[in-house]
Amino acid sequence: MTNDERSDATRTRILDAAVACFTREGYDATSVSDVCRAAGVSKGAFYHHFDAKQAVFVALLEPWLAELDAAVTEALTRRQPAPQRLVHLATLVNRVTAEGRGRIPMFLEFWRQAAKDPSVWRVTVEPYRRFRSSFVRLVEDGVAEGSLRPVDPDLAALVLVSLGVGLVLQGALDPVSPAGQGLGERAIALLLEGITNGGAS
Amino acid sequence: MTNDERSDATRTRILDAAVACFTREGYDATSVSDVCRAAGVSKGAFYHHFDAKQAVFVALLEPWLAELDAAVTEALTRRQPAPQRLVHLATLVNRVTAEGRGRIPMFLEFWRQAAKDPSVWRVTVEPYRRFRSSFVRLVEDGVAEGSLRPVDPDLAALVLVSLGVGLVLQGALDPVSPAGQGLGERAIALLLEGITNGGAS
DNA sequence: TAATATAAACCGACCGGTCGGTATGTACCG
DNA sequence: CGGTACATACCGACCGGTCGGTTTATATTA
Repeated sequence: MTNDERSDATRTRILDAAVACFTREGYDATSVSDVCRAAGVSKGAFYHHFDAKQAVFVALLEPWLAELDAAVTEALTRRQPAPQRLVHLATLVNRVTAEGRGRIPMFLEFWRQAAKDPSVWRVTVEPYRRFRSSFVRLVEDGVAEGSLRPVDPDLAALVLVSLGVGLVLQGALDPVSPAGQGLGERAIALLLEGITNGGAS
Repeated sequence: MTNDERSDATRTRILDAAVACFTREGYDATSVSDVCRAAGVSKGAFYHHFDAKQAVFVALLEPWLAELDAAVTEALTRRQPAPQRLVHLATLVNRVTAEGRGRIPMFLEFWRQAAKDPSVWRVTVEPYRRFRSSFVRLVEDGVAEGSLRPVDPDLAALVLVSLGVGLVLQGALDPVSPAGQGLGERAIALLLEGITNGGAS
């Protein structure tokens, strides 16, 4: 094995071990030594690859956020009426809930720390801002094309994102929720149609 | 000052200092000594009033949750149609967002730890479960009385709570959201009416 | 009321242990 | 050989929690 291959391998082993530990114990509660032990790697190797404990977390967070961002923009640029695009976007909730099971609390914990560290703030809040403004545009599109009622786009976007965040969060923190198949789509359908009885039985 | 008054005073000073520290630094990051220093109290006094660091957190969390629970049951037992009760309930979002500004991330962080400690799990998740089942009953009522469409009560309740959680969370983590007055009511109105264009201009 | 006794509230030095991070040595690839 | 990848040993700081002792308020005497 070449040097570079070896290096990459240990790096990913550290990353994998870190996500496992952080998920199980939380960020603060896991020591660097824990990660090293789980990765089967020495502390020297750890600090050879990462400047600090926090750097591991950013390395973990960044690709995840990027993936999310890509999925959103993909769904947003589809040539469909706004409601359909929204429903399609709703499947994201399922994906994030499924693959992010235990990781979400961890990211939440990290988000908390972000308030202190500007470098982390950038990595977390900036994608979120883009995320929400994407929704604003989506709603504006829908209103313009007449597929959506003339609602306040900012408010609607906030509600949409809130719904998504809330669903993912509840799925992560209390998995006993009455989820079932296609939770995201069904939830968004409720929002699209409304729940008041407009006369129909 | 009597002994009891003195005791209560220091206890509340510890609690106040704790919420300040936890809010600013996070739970794990604040040491007991930090809290003591901020409260102007010795470590001995601290451990005289609380068994452990965690006990402070439960003491902080419990009344807050109880207050929330009381407000919910109050709104839920009103003799009104379900939609009105929902709108009234929506004002809770404003209250929680306002008075819980910096505290929510802290509670979130604690919720994360709750997964490990059963005693904490009870205090946090149990009220949440009650919370959600209250919503289920509310929706069932609405469907029964005909004010709400015959939607799945479990799903609707999940969506409602998600919306609330999401709104509060975003308000807390990124206060630059386009909130404005009566955000909760306006959000719930959107959900009640739906956002698709049903033919009306 | 003054003196005394007792209990509760409070203090702060201190403990074992762990933490994130560093300095130094070794093995191996190019 | 030169340098990169890793291992080991170690550092000072700090953690949550304990403990023996001191102050303060109350109960009981006389």
